[in-house]
Parts: sequence; C-alpha cells; structure tokens
Amino acid sequence: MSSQAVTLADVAVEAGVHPSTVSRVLSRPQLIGEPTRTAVHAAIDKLGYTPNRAARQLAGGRTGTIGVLVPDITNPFFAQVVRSVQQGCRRNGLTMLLADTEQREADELLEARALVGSVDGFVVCSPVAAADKWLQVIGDAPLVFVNRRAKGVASVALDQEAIIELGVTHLRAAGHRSIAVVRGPVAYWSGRERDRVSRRLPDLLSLGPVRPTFEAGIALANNLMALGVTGVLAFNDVQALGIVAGYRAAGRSVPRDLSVVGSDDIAAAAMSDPPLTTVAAPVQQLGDAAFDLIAELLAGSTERKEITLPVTLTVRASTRETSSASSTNRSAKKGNHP
Amino acid sequence: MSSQAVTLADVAVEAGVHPSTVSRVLSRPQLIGEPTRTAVHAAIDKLGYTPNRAARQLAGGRTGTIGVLVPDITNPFFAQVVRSVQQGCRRNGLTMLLADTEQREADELLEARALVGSVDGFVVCSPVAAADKWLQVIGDAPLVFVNRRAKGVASVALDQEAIIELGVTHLRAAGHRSIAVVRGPVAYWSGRERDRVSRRLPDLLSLGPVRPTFEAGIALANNLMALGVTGVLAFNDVQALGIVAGYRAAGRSVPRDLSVVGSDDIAAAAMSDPPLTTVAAPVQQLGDAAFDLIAELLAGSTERKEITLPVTLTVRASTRETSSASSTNRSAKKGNHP
DNA sequence: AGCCGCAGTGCAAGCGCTTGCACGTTGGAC
DNA sequence: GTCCAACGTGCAAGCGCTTGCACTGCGGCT
Repeated sequence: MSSQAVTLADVAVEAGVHPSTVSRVLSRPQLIGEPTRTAVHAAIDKLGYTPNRAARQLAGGRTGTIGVLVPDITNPFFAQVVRSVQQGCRRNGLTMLLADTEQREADELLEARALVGSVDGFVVCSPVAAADKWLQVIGDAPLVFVNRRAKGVASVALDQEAIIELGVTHLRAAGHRSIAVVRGPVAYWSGRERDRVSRRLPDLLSLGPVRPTFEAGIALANNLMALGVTGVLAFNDVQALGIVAGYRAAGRSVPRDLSVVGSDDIAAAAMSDPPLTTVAAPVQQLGDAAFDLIAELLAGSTERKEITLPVTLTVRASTRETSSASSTNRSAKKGNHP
Repeated sequence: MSSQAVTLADVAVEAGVHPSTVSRVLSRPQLIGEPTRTAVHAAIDKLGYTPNRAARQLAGGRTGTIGVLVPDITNPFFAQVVRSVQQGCRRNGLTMLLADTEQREADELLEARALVGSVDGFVVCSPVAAADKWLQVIGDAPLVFVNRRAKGVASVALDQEAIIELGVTHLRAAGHRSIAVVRGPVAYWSGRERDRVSRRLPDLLSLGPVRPTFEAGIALANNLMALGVTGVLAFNDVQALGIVAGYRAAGRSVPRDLSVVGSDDIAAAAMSDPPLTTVAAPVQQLGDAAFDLIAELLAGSTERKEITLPVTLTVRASTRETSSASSTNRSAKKGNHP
C-alpha cells in the first residue's frame, strides 16, 4: 500500500511532464531528451515510485516474470538450478514464479497451462510430459528444458554419455572387471539416455531400473553381492549412499568389498563415510545456462539451442584399486561433445 | 498466446450473458443463478478460458500471489518449507513468487520492496532484518515470519527451548556428565534463542558461536576432544555430521568416544554413518502453518499469531549410554509451550 | 527563403477484468 | 390486490501502464 500509492501519474506531475514521458524514460530512455530524463528520475527517486507490474503487463503484454517448474524442490540438484535461475532473474530485473510439480506428470501441464499468460517464458526441470504436449499447452512461449533433450525445444542437459564413461573408466582403471551400471527410472530422459549408452559398452552389467532413493540403494546392495560385482556406478548419489549403507548393514564394507561411484556430487556425498567418489554435475552452470537460454528466447531469438554440459569425476574414498590395477586418474575431465 | 486469446468477453458472448456475469461466476458464484452459472461454466470449458492475472489484479487489487523469501533455497530445511507453502498455494489457487536472498540482509528488504504491490503477502524464512524495518517496507501487507519470532508479526517457529532440553535430557539420561551445547550464529533468531536457553541450564558447556557447516563441525571436533566432552548437542545436523567426521579424522569414533545429537533431522542424518540421533523439526508442519497463517491474514484477520511447533527426538546410533547410565528415552516428545 | 525530416513530447485509446450501482422480476406478506 | 424485499443481471467506470499517432519546433538542405 505504502509504496503502491505512488503511480506513474504522480511522478509525471512531480516532474512536470506527461505520464507517457515517464513511461518512456523507464522503458525506452533513448527516446527522451537528457534534461527531461534527469528530471523524471529525480521525481521517481523523490517519490519512491515502483512500477505496478500488473498494469505494465496488461498494457504491454510482457510480464517480467519467468515460470520455473521443478519435480521436487527438496532435491538439492533442482534447488541449485532454481537458485541459479533466480540469480539471473535478479540481475535482469525479472521475477521468478516457482511451481513444484511433485513428480506428477499431470500437474506439470496443468501448472503450465495456468501460468501461460502470467509469465513470459518457462524453464522446466526434468519434464516428464512429451515435448509436443508442452508445445501445445504453452503455444509459442519461450521454453527451456533442463535435464532433458527434445526436438524443437531449447534445452540444457548433462553429457550422459560422459557420466557413464567417466564412471566406468575410473572403475576399470582401478582394476575392476565385474562392473555394474545402475539404470534410473525410464520416466526420466536421463534414465533412458544412460540406459542407451551403457548398452553400447561391452562387459557391463546393466541393472535396474532402480529408483534413485536411499532405500532402493540399500535393497540393491544384496543383488550386487549376489552378482559378485566389485564396482558399481549408481544412478545418483543418494542411491549410491544407499548401496554403501546396504553393504554396511550386511557386514561388508565400501570400498573394501565394493567400489561405488555416485553421480551428481550433492553436498552429502562429501560428508558421508566413506566420502563418495562421484561424477560431479556442474549444477551452477546448468542453471546459468538455462537462464541464458530463456533470456535469449525472451529477447526474440528463435534458435532452439541444445546445450550439453560436461561432467567431471571427483575421486573420494568410496572407490579403491584392486590388486590388478594398472593406472589411476584422479579428477579426470571430459569436454563437450555434440 | 493460444489460450490467452480467450477473454472474459468471449466467454460472455458464448454464454449469451454480460461479461460482469461471467466475472461473478468466477469470483462470487453464489450471486449468480444456477442455470446461468452452469451455462457460463460450459462456455468456459468449451473455450478453454483462463483468467488473465494481470487484468484481475489491476482491477481487483488482489494479485493471487504470495511472495516467499528464503535465505538459501538449497538448504533442505527451507526447501521443504517452500514446498509446503507451494502446496497450500496450489490448493487455494494461488501462485508463489520465490526469491532467494542468499543470506544477504540488504537483499532481503530490497527484494521485498520490489515485490510489494505484486504480491498479496509475504512469507519470510529466517529473516535477518529487524522487524520494524520489515513493517516499514511492506506497510500493512500480510507478513509471516518462519523460524523467527518478532513483536507485531505473525510467526511460526520451533520450540528452541525444547530442542535444547530434549537433546540434553537424552544425553544426561544416557549417563553423560560432560555435555556441550553448540551455539549457532547470532544473526539468527534461533541462534540467539538457544543461547539464551542453554545459559539457564546448569552444568552445560556452551560453545561457540560456531557456523552451521560441515567444515565448522570438523574444526570443532578438536575442541571437543580437548575439553573432554562426552556428549554434544550440535546446532544442526550438518554441523553434527562435521563433528562426526572430525572425530573420525582424528582416529576417534562416534558414538564410542562422543555422543552426538543433531538438530533438524535432514535426510542426510538418516543416511550417515552412524545414523544421526537428532532433534527432529516438523518441517512439513512448519510450512503448513506458515501457509495457514498467511491465508488467515489474507482473509482479513488482524490477529498476529505466534505459533510454536513442538520438536521430537529421533534416536539413532550417534549416541550411546555410558557405563553409569540410568534410563533411556527412545523417541521422546515435548508439546507446545507458550 | 521555403521545405523536409526528425528529435522530443503530448494525447488518448485501450489491455482484461472487478465492482458499486441501477434496473427489472419474482414471490410472499399484509 | 398491493407493496416491498430479495434476487439475478446488465451497465459503465475505472485499475496503472504502454504505445501508435499527432504535433511542435528546429536545423540543414536546395
């Protein structure tokens, strides 16, 4: 109420100009003469004027807001993406509307539909609904997918191939012969993608799909023991932590009896015992790239870029060399690849 | 664009009524006769009409949006609160504007100022800025503080006294005589509050303030050893995990050499080794209560409720009885207290 | 000297919706 | 049979801002 009492008109009176002039000072300053511009700014400061978003949107069509949809905000991975996007918004004077779809596919589209017209564009993390449904719902509004690639949609995703490769190579270099790769949910693009990749690699045990939870990891541990696997690449860190816990519960030890590689490098990975070797995702970059993409789209670009981010291996203590090991590679890197 | 082409007027034509009638069907259905109402709804469905927020806000004054400010969205504690609030919003047809203040006090108020007029009310997590500054910035807009109590502001917070009491009592019951309580940052209300409480309890070593991070916990471990402490109540789980890691790094063991009680019960607490005994915060309830509070305020209530939520002790394996122990209390509870 | 172009402002028409008010209609109550 | 209260609906005035268009000078051009 306080600051909202001040309107464009008030500023105009104070500065002794027409309201439209004030409006232009704010939106297209180069159209206005220098002295007038200064006077208007003075008036704005003096009165503490803040533009009314609603009016601005109604008249101008643009909302100055971008909608961000995540399947689960309590997942640190998405939380970080959200934060990066928010930082971008702040820098550009935009605001962020957040909706948590709680992993329900239907809510994804519903939420989107409700937001169309209230936001200038969408950033959607790990969308489940098909790309064409998305396009159908939001029309031609700017759209960016995070962690999923799709035809006709700008996207930023991790290099899933590199994740598998980095993890497996590390395990192989440590002398492991019996290596398993755990597949994730097929509902996720990353799950399907990794499956596709790991299928192509020889001498790999492909397990799953196994849910990316601590409990699922614990349950998986027994399978791993039965299979006689000595190295495993989990679908993500939480699942990896579960595997470690499962081994411990069975009186076995990581990395003595099993070398475990996680994926993501969440905070807990560094805090666990043993600290988890993991394929680290550049989450900050993910979010930054997502924002850059949506910003370009908002600015009028029609290009639908598909960005793939490189991942790195962070070696900690959950993996060890077997007796037959040949070489190690601490903190290897792998660059972009189309 | 697609769905936004449909306006109230279109629906009115389709239903053969006046636009204002359609508007009322949406906002105050009881004013409209049953047959008309049905017809209007049919038209809405047929056309796939979605109200334009901006127009609604401009005309009606209400935005249907609430602003949520958090110091750090990547903190699972706040993420959960955000999620609960969002659930409430969804149920009530509201949307949520999220801003991450990144622990910077100045941004808190700035962000708030920018949002005034664009949201109907604010939910602010662990605010740092003084209450009167807040009131000054947002005027008489509905405001709810989470995890901080303040005069004249509705709030929902944890029972800090119970946290200390529960943790310490558990440690005492396990036979510990030399117990330390770690104080948190004084910038936080909870930090100041716990300090106040623990000062009143006899025979307690009050340490700190120590930052609530893993690293700070590790560093603290050495102090604890030097002090000959056998039981410690950390400021939160992450810090507790750090203490555990610090002990391990020094060749000591938890709980053999030190019993550790955390606070919050974040996901990682259950996944660590040993699983962490901790004073669990009812995060879901925290968020729910915050939403209820803001909803009441939005509905016109002028009451500034101060809700205190009870905490519970979750006993896991990071604490053990000393030889002189008398009794245990697995999963004790403590109710509200004004 | 007269014209054109253009920079700088004013003007007013909305954007899509809400809401106080006015205007029929009905159906009791007297 | 009248009168009055609801009740249900139409009417129109904005909410605060953007923007295409019209207008006024002024300098440079022919």
